[in-house]
Amino acid sequence: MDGARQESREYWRDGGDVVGEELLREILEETAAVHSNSNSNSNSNSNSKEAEEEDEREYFAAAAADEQLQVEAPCGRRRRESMVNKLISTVYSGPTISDIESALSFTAAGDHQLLADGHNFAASSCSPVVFSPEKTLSKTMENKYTLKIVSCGNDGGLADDGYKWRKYGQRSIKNSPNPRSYYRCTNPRCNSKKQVERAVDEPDTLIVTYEGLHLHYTYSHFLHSTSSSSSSTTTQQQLQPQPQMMTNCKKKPKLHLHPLLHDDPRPPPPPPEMTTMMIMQSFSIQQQQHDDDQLLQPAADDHLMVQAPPDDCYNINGSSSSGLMMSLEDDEQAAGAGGLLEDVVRLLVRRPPPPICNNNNYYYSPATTCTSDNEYGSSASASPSSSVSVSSWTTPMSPCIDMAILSNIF
DNA sequence: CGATTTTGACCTGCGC
DNA sequence: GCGCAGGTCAAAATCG
Repeated sequence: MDGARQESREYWRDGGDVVGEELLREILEETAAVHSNSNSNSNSNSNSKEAEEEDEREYFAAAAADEQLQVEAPCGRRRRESMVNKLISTVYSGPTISDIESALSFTAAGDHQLLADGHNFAASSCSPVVFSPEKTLSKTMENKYTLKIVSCGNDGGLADDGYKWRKYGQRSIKNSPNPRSYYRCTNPRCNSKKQVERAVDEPDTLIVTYEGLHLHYTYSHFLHSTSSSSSSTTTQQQLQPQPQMMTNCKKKPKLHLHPLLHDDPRPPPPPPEMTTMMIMQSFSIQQQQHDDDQLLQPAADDHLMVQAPPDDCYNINGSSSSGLMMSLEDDEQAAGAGGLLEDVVRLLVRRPPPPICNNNNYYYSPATTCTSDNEYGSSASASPSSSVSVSSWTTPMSPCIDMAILSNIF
């Protein structure tokens, strides 16, 4: 664990996210209670076939899982929903440290150091950007963050932060010789913005103010996803912009994501920028430690694997499921859908299907298709018939979350 | 030719 | 109400 990442984690803990931790615990307790209640209901059913059918009915009602929760725990759904929303906003109210850390090309602790007192300093190798997360990161208001980024001689100093931005305005600011630029996330379903201006007293310092939530994956997430693949060179070339393009170029390469998902089923390293995702993964992983007899059933569909962290995990589902795989049936629909984190979160919160044991000792819940119940109208209109398949599978040795998001994320 | 940037105009909120 | 500062819009320009 390098220092920057450590600091990132520290910030996550210290920067008000203890609330998030509490929320996790709260959600966990509640879902566990709900599930145990459900289990006891099932156990009390003398007819196991009936119980199975009951489970199946519940499972196929997964699209209406919220309603199900309402039956099981009358106030549970709304409360949990609000808790999850709260959690999302708490945990992911702006680009994470890891976002920046990843995008600003932190390579190792030895290359970049962060002073404990919050001062920035560039590495001796004159890396493009160094950023100090803790003290210069201030939460000025809800979902609004200001970062100070020390650039090292790159023109404009516009370090890529993992997201794709489009400039929509620039104006001169009073008492400042430097203009302020206004950027908006290029994802049509994302309304996050950022402002970039150069510090008056420190020409090398950029002041970047982020506003709004990114409810989608970072640009670099897919770079990570492809970097581990040696078999899909073409795909990599399509997907992986040149480093200078990522940091300095104003024009960014077009992405063709779908080939990736067809080519390489192997797990890429976990995207460090996906704080929310990692948390939600964590939700889903721990329970499997109690289900050691579960083995991995690889999904046949194209997918993208995300290795989940092994420690400090919780299972929001309170069930034996510990994996998630999503796939959009129609690439065209997917192209317009945009993979919002919220979509993923809602799926994870949903109670998973009952596991089925086959004679290979695999526990595998067959994929089902349910219409995404994204509450955003724009989502529905963007992909009116897009559906999401969810299956759960796991292995005790290699806890993975398998997500195929055949949508253009950016 | 499409995507992105530039830039002047317009809109809005706030302080006086 | 007025003026100012900051934020956004949108047409034109630019780029690949």
